[in-house]
Amino acid sequence: MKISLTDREADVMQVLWEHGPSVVAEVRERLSDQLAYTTVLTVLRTLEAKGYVAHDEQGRGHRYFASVKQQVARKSALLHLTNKLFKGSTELLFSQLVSDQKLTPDQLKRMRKLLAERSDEEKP
Amino acid sequence: MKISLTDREADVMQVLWEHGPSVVAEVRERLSDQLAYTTVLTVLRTLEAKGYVAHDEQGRGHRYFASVKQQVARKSALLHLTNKLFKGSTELLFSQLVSDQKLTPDQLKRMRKLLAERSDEEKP
DNA sequence: TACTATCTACTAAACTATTAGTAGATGTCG
DNA sequence: CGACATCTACTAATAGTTTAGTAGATAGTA
Repeated sequence: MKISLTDREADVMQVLWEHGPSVVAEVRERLSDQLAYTTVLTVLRTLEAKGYVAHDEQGRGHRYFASVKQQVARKSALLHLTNKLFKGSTELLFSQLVSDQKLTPDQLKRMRKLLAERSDEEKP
Repeated sequence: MKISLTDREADVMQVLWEHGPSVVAEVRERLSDQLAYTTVLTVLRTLEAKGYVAHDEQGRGHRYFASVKQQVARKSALLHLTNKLFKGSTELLFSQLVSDQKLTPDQLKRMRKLLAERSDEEKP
């Protein structure tokens, strides 16, 4: 599934993924930027129109929740970035990631571990 | 440096990075989508206004070239994606990358190698 | 020299993104 | 019950994105 989130939409989705089903006021509180109540509502409604969010009735209001998995959105965004700036090559992106000077030895160690675990799966 | 490219801008930058300084017609030919000459010109002028592209005079026309490095644009885009969808965690992004089922054993092997090389640098 | 092709600069239309206000419904509390 | 708060739906203004047309300059060609 292809998921395309704008910056602000990503902020809101992040809240829903992290905190689960939320009413507008809760989403609003958890956003780092100070937005009007109606602004948050508009973003949620946009997300719902796009099919990334749904809602249940909650008293007089709505309780919104993500209807797409975070993992799927992440994968989709990575694929898009890979195609747009890395000629569709995951390895090229990976290489850029690894060459980042700001990675600590600890991070590198954990990355090696992740890769080793994945590699093991490849040997049945 | 923070670089933010729209999808179409990324397409054009890709041509300039790959083929070097180009006139409008050359950029146009190398784009996979069929766009009007003036459309390509407009994108180039937008990129120039944003400071990502510059041009020299070439006969009666202009020869455009990237004024930012591809590596810098890639890093900037990765940072942005990391912040928006991966809570600012490179490791989280890395993990998503590695868990992608579509990676071939060969790709994994090359990735391990890249990481090993980088790890060596960490041991002085 | 006059015609034609090519090129830039300007304009513009359609669409998306972002933010927020207003109106009207509904529920709560004194 | 009535005032007040809260909520959704609708509207809207502004800015950015994408695409392309038109006008006018310029240079090559018959």
